[in-house]
Amino acid sequence: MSYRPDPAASRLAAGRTGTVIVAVPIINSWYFSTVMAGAEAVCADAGLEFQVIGLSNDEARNRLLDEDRQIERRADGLILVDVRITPEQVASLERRNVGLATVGRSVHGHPAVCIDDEHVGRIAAEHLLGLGHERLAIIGGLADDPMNFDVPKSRRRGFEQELDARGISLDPGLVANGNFSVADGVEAMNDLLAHPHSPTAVFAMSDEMAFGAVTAMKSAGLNPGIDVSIIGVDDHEFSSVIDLTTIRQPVVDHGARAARLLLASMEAEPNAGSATNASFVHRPELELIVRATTGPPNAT
Amino acid sequence: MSYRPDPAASRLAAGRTGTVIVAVPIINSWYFSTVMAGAEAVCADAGLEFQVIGLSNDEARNRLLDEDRQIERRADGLILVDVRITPEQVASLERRNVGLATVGRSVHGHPAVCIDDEHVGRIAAEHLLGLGHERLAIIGGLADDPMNFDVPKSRRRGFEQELDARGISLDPGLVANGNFSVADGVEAMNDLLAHPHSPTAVFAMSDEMAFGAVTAMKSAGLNPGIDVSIIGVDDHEFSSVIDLTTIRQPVVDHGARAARLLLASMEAEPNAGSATNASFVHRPELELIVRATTGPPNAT
DNA sequence: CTGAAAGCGCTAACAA
DNA sequence: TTGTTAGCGCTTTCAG
Repeated sequence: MSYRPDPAASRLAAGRTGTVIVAVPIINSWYFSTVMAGAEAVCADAGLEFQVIGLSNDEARNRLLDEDRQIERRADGLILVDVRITPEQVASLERRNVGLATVGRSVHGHPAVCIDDEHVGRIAAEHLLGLGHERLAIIGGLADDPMNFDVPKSRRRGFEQELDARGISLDPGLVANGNFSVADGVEAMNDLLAHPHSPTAVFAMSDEMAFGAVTAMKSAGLNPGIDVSIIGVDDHEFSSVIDLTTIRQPVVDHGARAARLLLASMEAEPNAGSATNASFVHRPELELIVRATTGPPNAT
Repeated sequence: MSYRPDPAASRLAAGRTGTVIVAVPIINSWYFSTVMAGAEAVCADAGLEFQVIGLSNDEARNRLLDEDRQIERRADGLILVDVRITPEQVASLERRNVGLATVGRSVHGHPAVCIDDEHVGRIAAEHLLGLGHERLAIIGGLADDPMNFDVPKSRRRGFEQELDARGISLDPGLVANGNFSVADGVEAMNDLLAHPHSPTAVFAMSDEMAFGAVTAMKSAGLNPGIDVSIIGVDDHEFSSVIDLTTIRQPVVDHGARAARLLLASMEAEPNAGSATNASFVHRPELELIVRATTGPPNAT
């Protein structure tokens, strides 16, 4: 007959919760909500409850991970998306047998899905250099960093590596801050345009910042891809609409993959103590999508 | 000392779960993820677990609400965002003592947060008519409707009411479909521009569709706010960037308010049987934000 | 291999 | 009032 176990009773008796928690810095942001969507679908398929926690700052993160919070009694597994975690906190989770998977950051001994951010930078640089640009700028630098986000550092490193390889140097004055929002992109681009020797090509570390930058360029009467080239990262839905050249990453898949890896790892070590299995990092494919906002430098 | 009850044990013993579920049609969409963020913050403050379920179609919705699923054992309350629910399903939830609050749709006997969509249409019409436009179009019509979304119908009704009041009629050929995405906005605007007698002003039912429409206009060499006016709805973060005139609705607040109403109603009737309290609908404020994409008709 | 029984850690009802 | 106890409905272990 149609018998369904009571989740509360089975939790109590079995000590397992049948729940996965995903923690993101900001719930209503394109990237994070897209990762969440991917993870939720996988959890729903697996019959697991899917909880979301917004961690706007380090304090909230520590509260979640704090042993007093007893996350092990609320969830079997945790997916951290761009959330920093200390080795002590990782060890604590292991001790408490809470599965862990991460997105955008890797933790030794646990599955991670993260793109190669240096490679992102290299792809961008390679594309722009290949078009003949020599005066390059970056949007998405080292602004206020509440979450210790190190994606920007890696992308910049890759970008500079590629420049170095061709004997071109990056003017530090052409690295504009930006916290990955559209508004930041506008501001950053305005700063770059105000530079005495403004760039012919710009690498924006996210499409959203690129949108802002494109807007700023247009306000300044500049034609993206002709007067100034710009490349973003993500392949946001809106990118194709404004014909933005970008580096696509499969974001829904990040979430889905992390969830699948988490489930597999939880199945594999139902009651292991310390980290026995090796760290395995999954690197989603990156794809350069060339559209209209990049082109050869304008012969001025 | 630092004693913390085991949620599973307390659930089992008390029959309450300390969990709220929010169900949305699409997790990774601007509107829904923004509502979620508001609701999550309130639930986190109240010490409640916050679960998210994506309901991409009616079947998934029915599965969630199906008595077999025993949602009453998984959550104390449910927030439905633009999710249709039948009276039988409402009655079933009441019988099972699951709290219910809705966003974007109202259910008799339960708290709801929903803007007055006819009013949205009226504000848009009033603004455009006030500028002197007479040839008006709508983007966001009656396209495929997997979720029985009736927001578009109400907005259109309000829009037409206002037109009627001024003795102006809406050309049915100038009502373009659109499922609230950027891409749909592009397509819809292209259709409108292809019309033999194209509009001087357009009401897009969401900012995202308006973004697409603006893009299409620019591709056609038209200047928004000068050649053709366009007004959106939402006040999406990107709107200020492209200077889009829009009708702001406080979306984070929709979620926060719905969560607070849910919590209050759950507290009020811890074990009531049928719907005893009256239906109360909260109507968030709407605000016309006039920016650059609307202006008087071009004297051509 | 099948079936009974002993908790899991609470809450709520009850007795003192 | 305060302290005690009987379940809540499973899972798992242990005996048959």
